[in-house]
Amino acid sequence: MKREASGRAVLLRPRADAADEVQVDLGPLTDGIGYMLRRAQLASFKNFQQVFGPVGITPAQYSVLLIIELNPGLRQTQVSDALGIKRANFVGLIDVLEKRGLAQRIPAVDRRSYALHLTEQGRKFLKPLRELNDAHEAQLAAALGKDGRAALVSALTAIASMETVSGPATDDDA
Amino acid sequence: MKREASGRAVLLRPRADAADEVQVDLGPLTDGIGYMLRRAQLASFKNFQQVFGPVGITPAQYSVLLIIELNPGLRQTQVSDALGIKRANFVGLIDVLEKRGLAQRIPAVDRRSYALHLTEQGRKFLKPLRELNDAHEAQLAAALGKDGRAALVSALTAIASMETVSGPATDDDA
DNA sequence: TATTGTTATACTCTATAACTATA
DNA sequence: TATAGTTATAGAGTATAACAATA
Repeated sequence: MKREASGRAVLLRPRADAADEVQVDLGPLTDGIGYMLRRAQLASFKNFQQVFGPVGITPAQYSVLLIIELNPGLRQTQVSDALGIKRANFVGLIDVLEKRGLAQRIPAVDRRSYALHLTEQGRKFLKPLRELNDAHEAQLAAALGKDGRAALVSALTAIASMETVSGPATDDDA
Repeated sequence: MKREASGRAVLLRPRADAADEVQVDLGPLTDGIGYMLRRAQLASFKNFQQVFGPVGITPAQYSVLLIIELNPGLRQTQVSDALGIKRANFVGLIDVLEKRGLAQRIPAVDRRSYALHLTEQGRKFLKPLRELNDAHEAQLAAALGKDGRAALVSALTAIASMETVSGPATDDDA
C-alpha cells in the first residue's frame, strides 16, 4: 500500500501513459469509513465479476441461489426482504433464474404466492460456484492480514446493522 | 448485534407487521467479505443521505468539492481519475456544482482543458459540510469498537487497492 | 381490508463510442 | 496522432404507484 509523507493512503489509478501521472491529494477521504467503504465495495464487485465472469452470474443472482437452496420453499417476498431487494425488482431477478432452469416457482397453499425451489439442474450448477466464491473471498482475504478478515467482517456487520436501527424496510410505506 | 445459535449474524429487516417475521438463513453470505461489504456500503450511504439530506449533496458531489478545494487548478480528467469516475460522467457532475455556484471551470493555458476551482461561495458552503461529514463518520464509528475504526479503514484500503493491481483504469481502452 | 406477485415507470450510476477543438 | 472535454446512448440497479388475484 502506497502512502505519502503524511501517512495518508494514496489510491493510484494507473494510466496507459504513466508519464503525466499527477499525485492528487484525496485528503480526509481515504481516512474516512464511508468513502473507503465505497471504493472497497467497488473493488470487491469487480473481483467478483472477474471470477464469476465465465459463468455469467451476478452477485445478486448468486445470493438468491444460495438463499433458496438454504431455505427451500420461501415466498418471493421473504427472499427479497432478507436480501434487501424490493419485491418489484425481485420479479425480474427470479424470472432470469427460472428461464435458465436454475430455480422454479411452485404454487403454494396460499395461492397468491409461490414457493421458491432450486431445480436439480440449479443444485448441480450451484455446487462449483461455491468454489468460485471461495476463490473470490480468498483474493479479498489475501489483501488483509491473517486475522484481519474476521475483524473486518465483524466491523462490516456492525455497520450493515445500522440500517435496522434507522429506517423502515418495508416495500411501499411511502 | 443479533446472532443465532450458530453465532451467525442475522440482518433483520423490520416489517410493518412484525408478526409474520420469518428467520431466513443467510448462510455463508453474512460471513463473507463481499456480501457484507455491499450491505455495509448501503447502510453507510443511507446514513450519509440522512445526514446530508437537508443540504442536497450526494457523496460523489461532496468528494468532488473536497478534492477541488484541496487541489485547486486540477483538470477534470485528473479529478475524475482520482475519484474513479469516468470523465464522460464527470461532466454532468461538475455542471451541477457550477450551476449551483459552488465550483467553476477556468480556461487553462492548454486551451483544451479547464482548471477547476471552488468559488468563494463554494468554500463557504463546504465549511459546515465538514461537520456534517464528521457527524456521519461518528455514527459509523459508533457502530464499531473504539479501536475498530482504524483497523476497518486500513482493511478497506487494502481491498480498495486491489483494483490497482488487477485492471486498467483508463477511460476508453476497450 | 390487507397481502403477493406483477407491471409500468422514472431516476440514478455506470459504461462505450464518437464528436470538437485543441495540442 | 493523441488528448480534454463533450454528447448521446444503453445498461444496470433501485424506487414508487397501481393493478389483479387471493386471503
